[in-house]
Amino acid sequence: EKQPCMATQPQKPLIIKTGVQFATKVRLLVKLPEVDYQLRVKTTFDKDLPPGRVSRQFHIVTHNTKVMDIEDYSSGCLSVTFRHLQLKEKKSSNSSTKGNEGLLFVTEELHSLGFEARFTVQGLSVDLETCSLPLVVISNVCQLPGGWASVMWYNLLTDEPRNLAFFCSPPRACWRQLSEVLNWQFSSFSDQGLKKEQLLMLGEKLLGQRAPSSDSLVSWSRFSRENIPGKPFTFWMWLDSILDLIKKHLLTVWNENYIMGFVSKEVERLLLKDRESGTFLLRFSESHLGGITFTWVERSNSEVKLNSVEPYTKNRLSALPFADIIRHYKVISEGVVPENPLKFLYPDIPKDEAFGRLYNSEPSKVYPYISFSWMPISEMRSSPSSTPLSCPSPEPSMTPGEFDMLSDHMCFDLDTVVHLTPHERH
Amino acid sequence: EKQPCMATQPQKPLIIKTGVQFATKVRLLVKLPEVDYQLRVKTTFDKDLPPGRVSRQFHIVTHNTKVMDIEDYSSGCLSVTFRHLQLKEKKSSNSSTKGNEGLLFVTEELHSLGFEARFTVQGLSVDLETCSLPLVVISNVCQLPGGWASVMWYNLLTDEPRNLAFFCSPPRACWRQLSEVLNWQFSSFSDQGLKKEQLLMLGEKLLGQRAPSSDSLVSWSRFSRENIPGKPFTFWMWLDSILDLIKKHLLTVWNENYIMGFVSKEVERLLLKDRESGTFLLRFSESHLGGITFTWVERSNSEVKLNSVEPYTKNRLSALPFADIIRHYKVISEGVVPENPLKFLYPDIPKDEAFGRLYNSEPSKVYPYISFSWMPISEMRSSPSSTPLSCPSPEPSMTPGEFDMLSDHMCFDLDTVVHLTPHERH
DNA sequence: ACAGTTTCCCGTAAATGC
DNA sequence: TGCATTTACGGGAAACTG
Repeated sequence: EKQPCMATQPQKPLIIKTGVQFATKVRLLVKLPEVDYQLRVKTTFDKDLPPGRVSRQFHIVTHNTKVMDIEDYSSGCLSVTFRHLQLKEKKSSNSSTKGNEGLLFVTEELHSLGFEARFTVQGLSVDLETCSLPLVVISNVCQLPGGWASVMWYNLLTDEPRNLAFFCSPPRACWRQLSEVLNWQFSSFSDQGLKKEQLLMLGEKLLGQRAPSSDSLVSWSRFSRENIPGKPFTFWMWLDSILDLIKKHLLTVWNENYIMGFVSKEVERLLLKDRESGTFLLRFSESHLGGITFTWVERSNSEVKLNSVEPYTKNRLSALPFADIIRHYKVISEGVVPENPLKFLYPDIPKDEAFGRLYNSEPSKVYPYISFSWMPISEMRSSPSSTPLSCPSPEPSMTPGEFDMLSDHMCFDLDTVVHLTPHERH
Repeated sequence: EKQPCMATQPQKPLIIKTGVQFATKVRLLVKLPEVDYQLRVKTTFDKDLPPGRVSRQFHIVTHNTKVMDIEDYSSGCLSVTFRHLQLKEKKSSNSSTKGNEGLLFVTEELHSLGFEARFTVQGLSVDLETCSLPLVVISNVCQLPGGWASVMWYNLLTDEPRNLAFFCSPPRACWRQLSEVLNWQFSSFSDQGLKKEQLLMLGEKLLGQRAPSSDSLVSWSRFSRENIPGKPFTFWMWLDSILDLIKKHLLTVWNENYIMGFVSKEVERLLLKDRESGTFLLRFSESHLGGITFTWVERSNSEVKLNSVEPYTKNRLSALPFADIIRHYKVISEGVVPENPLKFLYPDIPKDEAFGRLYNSEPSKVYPYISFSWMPISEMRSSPSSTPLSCPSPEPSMTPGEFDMLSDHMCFDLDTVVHLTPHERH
């Protein structure tokens, strides 16, 4: 006779990578009478799974039994923490056992850790048993975003502790709930969640309609299975790549709420077109994963033009932090003085006032060498009618007059020597 | 009775990393009479090693027996190739068995793979046995340079096939032999070995004397155990970091023989001081691992000044290839026009003539964005008498006599291409 | 405390499988 | 063949260990 008298706490990770250690903890819910024997708990993986439920089978390759300990002496509560557990796939050449084959992604396949123990009192054996919340098993970190999507969707849409078939027919989420979860993705690690305008843009992107209502339904497929129309990635892959970029390269700027980020090109145009020349905003690339760009408005005569720089990805941002790129960015046009076109952060904050505190001003002193840094530049032909991208040699010949002009504009404040520390990896 | 009738060829790798697959091949030297049974070969690791010889013990965690195959039907020659072999350390809590402890680095500890087979003809059993050349076992790629140093020293200084105690008292190398090996390190993967002037600089660095003779002796310790005076790395660590930099970021420039590379600051001054303003040369940093810098001469009035930029390491070179850095490098001084100070590659080759073919001229076309690139810049105060950050001269002073002496010695011939026997390293 | 060494594991690339 | 998934392992960092 089996009794669910133990509990697992949904320990991180809910996503387990094969070959990587994880830990979990089990606690005994009933208080046992004083016992003089050891209560040994055994961990199993996917033990009672009906056949054909999963396409892959795993087993625990590390020690999987451990004796319970008194966790809290006042209550006498027993618990055990398994550390250094590790999973490996069982290679079954027999593919007929693969039930989900072709139907689910591996990140949609739910598994579970089981825990069993038996204790004997006065000749009476009692079997205790419990299991974890559903788990996703991956083999490479590149599958993590997919795994998180599944965990999010599961937590959002069911209270069942163990519905391993959840992704066989995943329910839809209403936009009210989903937007709240998306907001958490940002507010959980930073000072800023998503503003309603940002959420609106995400909702439109996801639902493909102008104004999602609270009750609009988003399918799992739309969220994390099918690609965004015309793009080689799903909505969630795109959003997660941005979360990653923020965490690793944009945290300070994001925390200051300087990244509008999620804004469609239409809205961007509306916002900028009546603004002063040199007004710019920061938004994430919709066409590339994990990219951020700035768009500035340029007014000449009666004409209004918006320019966006090629998005910066993590590789480029590790050469120079984003705030410093904004600080020193120069546009070099034929016959025109190199100039930083970024003057006011939308709506009208002078650039240095906004970003001043975020600049890396410390020069690395590598005596006796002359210190070095990168100047972020773009080159444009001055005539917009010519091919904008057959970018000529980045060092066009200049007349002496142009040099003088350049000189005026590229005059750095030499008392505060700009110096950019090489960005730390990882 | 054991007979050495099998042979191993010293297969790559001579350095084995635990947990990483390697392969090896054994060939039977005697021609066996037609046999109708399988000849099974077993691979062992450090089997007959006298106790106390090594501080670490390893075992093969993968399949270690395999049946011999006919390699060449005309000769009937038998051979077997073991693939996917993998090593793991045996953790012996008993540290008394550790003989070399504290005496040798792990990269100086030599091991060997053994191979055994038994075949029976008409009731007569014959045991066959052989073993590999000495092997170095490492646990992380950061130990590879140390491993290569050991392999080089062993190959250079002994013909014994299996002297596992070699590093208990490693012999010295004479400079003539050693410089040839160093040359191979470069010529084996590139079009350029080391010129005699470059080797001279290395010899001086290694021997700490002005002019090493062919018979000067270099100790193993000097080569790969003790740090270069005042530096936190050994001679070989330094040189290997440069080899790595060339392979990954400088191959085209190195192949063109445009990197003088190994040139002391004293010689650098001699070479540049009488040259036209804007003449520059490329050399490797002596103070940082895996760095390259350029030094240019600047003449104003009667004053000659040499400037060196902070060395570029692999991280920076992955933002922009070196040739493009040279192409676009700008110095920005107060009140002076930003200018590329690099005009002539020493002795007098116009920069673009030398590097033109190596420039990356293709702009990335990321419609509809404005393309972007890095401009490599340095900022200097215009007054050389101000703080050290301005532009100090990296060289110690020398007497005019010394300059002249060296000057005669040190003229690089940029037309001569030295070509030496390639020596495989991987 | 510390230096040498190993372990851990992300992230890219290649291999594998379906 | 193409795509999903796993394997391989370099490289940086943390953990380990005498």
